Amino acid sequence: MVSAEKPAAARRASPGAGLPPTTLVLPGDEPTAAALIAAAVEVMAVHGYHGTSVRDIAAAAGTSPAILYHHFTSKQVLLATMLDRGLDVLIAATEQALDLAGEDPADRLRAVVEAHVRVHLDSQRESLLGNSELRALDPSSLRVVVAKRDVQQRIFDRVIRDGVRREVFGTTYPEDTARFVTSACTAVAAWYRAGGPLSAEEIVRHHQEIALDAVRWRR
Amino acid sequence: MVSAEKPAAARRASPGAGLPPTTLVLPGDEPTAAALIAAAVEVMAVHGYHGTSVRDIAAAAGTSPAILYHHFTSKQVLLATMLDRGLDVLIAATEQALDLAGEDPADRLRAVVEAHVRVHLDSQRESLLGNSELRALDPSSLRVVVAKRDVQQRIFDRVIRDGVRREVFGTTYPEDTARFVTSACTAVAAWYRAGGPLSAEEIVRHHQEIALDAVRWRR
DNA sequence: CCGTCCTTTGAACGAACGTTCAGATCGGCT
DNA sequence: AGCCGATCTGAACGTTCGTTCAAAGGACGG
Repeated sequence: MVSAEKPAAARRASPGAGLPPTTLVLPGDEPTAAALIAAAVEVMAVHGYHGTSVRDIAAAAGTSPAILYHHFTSKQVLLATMLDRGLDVLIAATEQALDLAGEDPADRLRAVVEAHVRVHLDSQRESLLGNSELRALDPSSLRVVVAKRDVQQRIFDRVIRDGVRREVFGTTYPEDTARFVTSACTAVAAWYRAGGPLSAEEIVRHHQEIALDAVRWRR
Repeated sequence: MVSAEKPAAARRASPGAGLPPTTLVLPGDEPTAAALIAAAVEVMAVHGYHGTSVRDIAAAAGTSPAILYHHFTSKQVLLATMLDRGLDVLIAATEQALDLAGEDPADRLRAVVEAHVRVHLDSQRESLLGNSELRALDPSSLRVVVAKRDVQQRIFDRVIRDGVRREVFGTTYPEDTARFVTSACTAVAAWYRAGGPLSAEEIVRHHQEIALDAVRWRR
């Protein structure tokens, strides 16, 4: 061969080049698997699971479609991996925030609201995916993900119920208020746009304040 | 995607037989078009737009796939029709509730919360569809639907801002609180299950109470 | 420099997709 | 009865889907 053309593999950009990092990639992941996850987050968050083809993912990752099946057993498993890891990130962030918070129920509610909102702002695409594609999961993966989602919901339940028991919060319906608050905090991933009128900091603070009002915090 | 094994003889009986009614069907609709819409609501609410094939819709409606193209120019247009009508229903219910409410800001917030929650409970599948499949719309349909969504959001904005101006509500962030409340009220479509521990009436009342707390209603 | 193992590839598979179309069927008018 | 327009159908169109596979490429120890 006379031409200076590099072989196909080298002609390609390195896998995952140009993709933003994602919280769903773990340190142990092989580079190509990480690129596929990051690419799937990007594309699926926009077009959904069924609206995204394996070829779309591979193209966004800068690899070939077939390689997906070397790192994951199916497109379905790739989705399940992402959603599962996403909830691990959310729960870990929330539990860590609670560990750092003190005993005051208002501080504790502020902490979990901040963690929840911040994850949904910082990992907006991952969160959107996790909130809209549960229906695309196979039954056994769905069970796992729903269970983890319940864990997160129960953290809010516990914080609010605890505040009510200590008479710092006055809400009549602790469980409904907990769901009310988590729903609103989850929704930020659906409407937030970077560069909009509100900064992430403002959104976090406002949600903390409104959540405290919703539980009838006795200031 | 979705299996259907109805015998041909039963299919010919009457289109749409066995489907629950939907708010998205208008009086002027031809029966087969109505059956297609009702079927699409049922199947798409579960599997999403891209996860539902034209054959799935036709099977659920008890007709043949080709007939869809006699009543709608494409699967895309069928979706756009449903989402557009769904928002018309929501906005009409909310505006009518406001008309019936008096001058008291608390009553007016109760009214819009009740209307919004009730639509999302009574038309759960239609609402789920409307909240998750905006991304499947073509740009021009999306513009229309987003505009109507903004109309609904502005109704809440206006009610809450009005309450603040009259010093009946004390919230510091009227606009953020409005979004907080609508987000939580929209989310009921995602978690409500008929036959669960809460009746529709209870859910409506609790959401009214929590919303009033969130805006710092001065009782 | 060869052999080995892991990674990656292009090409191909059958199935399912949205859509089209010529013709069957039907109700209503003359 | 005979016709007509609207409604509906089965069969097919070309495309794209998720997935498989034999083989090539690359890194590396011997």
